[in-house]
Amino acid sequence: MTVKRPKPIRSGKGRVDLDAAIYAEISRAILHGQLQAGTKLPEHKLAELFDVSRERIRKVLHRLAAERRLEVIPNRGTFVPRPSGDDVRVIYQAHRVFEAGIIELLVRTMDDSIMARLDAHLAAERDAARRGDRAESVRLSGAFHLLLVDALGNSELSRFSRELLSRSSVMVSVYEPAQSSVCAVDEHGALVDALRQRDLTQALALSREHYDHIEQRLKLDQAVPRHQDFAAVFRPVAVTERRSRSR
Amino acid sequence: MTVKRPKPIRSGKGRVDLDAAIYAEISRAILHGQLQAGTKLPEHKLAELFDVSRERIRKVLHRLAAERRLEVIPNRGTFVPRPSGDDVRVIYQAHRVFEAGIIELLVRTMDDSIMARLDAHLAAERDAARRGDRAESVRLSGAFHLLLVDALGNSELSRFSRELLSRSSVMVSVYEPAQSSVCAVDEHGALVDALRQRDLTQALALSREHYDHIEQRLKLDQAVPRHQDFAAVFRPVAVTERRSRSR
DNA sequence: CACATCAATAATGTGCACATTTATTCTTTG
DNA sequence: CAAAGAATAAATGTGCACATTATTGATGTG
Repeated sequence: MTVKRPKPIRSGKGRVDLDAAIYAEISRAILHGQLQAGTKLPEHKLAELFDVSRERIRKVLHRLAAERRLEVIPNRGTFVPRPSGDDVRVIYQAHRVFEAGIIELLVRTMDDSIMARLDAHLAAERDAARRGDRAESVRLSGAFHLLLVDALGNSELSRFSRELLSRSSVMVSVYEPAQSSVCAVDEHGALVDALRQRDLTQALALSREHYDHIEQRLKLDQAVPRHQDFAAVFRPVAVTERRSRSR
Repeated sequence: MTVKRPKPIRSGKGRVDLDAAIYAEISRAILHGQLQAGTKLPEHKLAELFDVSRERIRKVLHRLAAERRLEVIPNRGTFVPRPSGDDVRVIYQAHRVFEAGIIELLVRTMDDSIMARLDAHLAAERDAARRGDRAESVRLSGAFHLLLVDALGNSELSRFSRELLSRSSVMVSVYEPAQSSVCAVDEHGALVDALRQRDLTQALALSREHYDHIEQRLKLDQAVPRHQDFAAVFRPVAVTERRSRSR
């Protein structure tokens, strides 16, 4: 009955957005390859960074772990997964199988509006490549495959595609040599051409070979992951309210 | 040396298994269609049922929600999802797209050992159908599609396949009339035949039509979900230790 | 000096108390 | 009597204290 605690901040509604914002921020950092594989994400440090309680961070980290974006080792902590050679094989095979299914449907159901979006995206990719903007090229290269699946308008397929892309992004940042481009724009262009002609066999082959190329390149050099100061890669989350700083 | 820790009573290792056991038990109940759509799963009741703390239940429920197996409505509770007609469309399209990709790879990489397992499974399905064991038929029918994806030996693909199956299981238990069989064994047999002959076009068509049939049948009758006493469907989880009953 | 042991420290895991929100019942009033 | 509102009850959300486990560093021993 007696109030022991100083008055807590009210309005529990903003908290949901807070969870989502932190989740999105960490996801973004992983997807953009800003978090090196093997990096530990200590709950206390993250709580301080985002200025929230540790339990809130815990919840987000465990959710990311359930989606295989992070790895929780009991009593040890949460880490950015350090993909093994076998992980690379599994993820890229999943990419190939998955995109094969997408292409099989796209070839049958595609319309002009989808093709227009793909063409526009190819133009953006070529532009980034011409400017030599590697970060943007990497981002657009992944976005190309998301564009394919999003064209189907199926939230389940889009969600799984994003999980896969999130995992392969870490692999790229680990293994990929810095100077090479991730996805050759030409290969994306050829795939779009095959789709336009509704050539299933050709489109399947191109997609398969495309992922083969990426996987092959990854396995060429085995970079050694270093330790990392992760604090610099996170951007402040936009929240309506902050946690009280009572200590 | 003085004993600093007076009570090394419980090992922390059992807790992980406990989480997994509860997670598996709720997952099983959903997959087997024992939990009616719309059923609320109150944290306090579940905690009492499994004889664990409420926070432990919360963690499991939120994990299941992250996988879309359950639905958490903030400040309201956790529910077995009540799929809309649009959800049915999305899930079964995902099934079709996904299995198309699997088939495209299976046709190229399948070997005798895989075919033998598929044949054995078909025999089991026919046997269950002959015996009129509907529950077993439903279970085997779902297991058939898992067998296809598991044949690829890819954990990512298997995981996603199970998530999809979990969601469609709820839909079947909601919409499906009790007397009809879920998957015609004949359709599974025809698909296996096409795989054996490595006939990609035929296998793709059969798989697609198969899911079309299931989805079509679901939409025929719109059953009204009733409330349910969920306690009866859970089996006790096998744990090495129980929580103290101090009250 | 290498190595094992053990204390000290830091990080993760968990139950609990309490706040907050939602649902229900009861009361009041036009 | 019905409907609105207030009081009550019940369920979910959250921060915190403390237990447990891992890591680090110190220390002694062969």
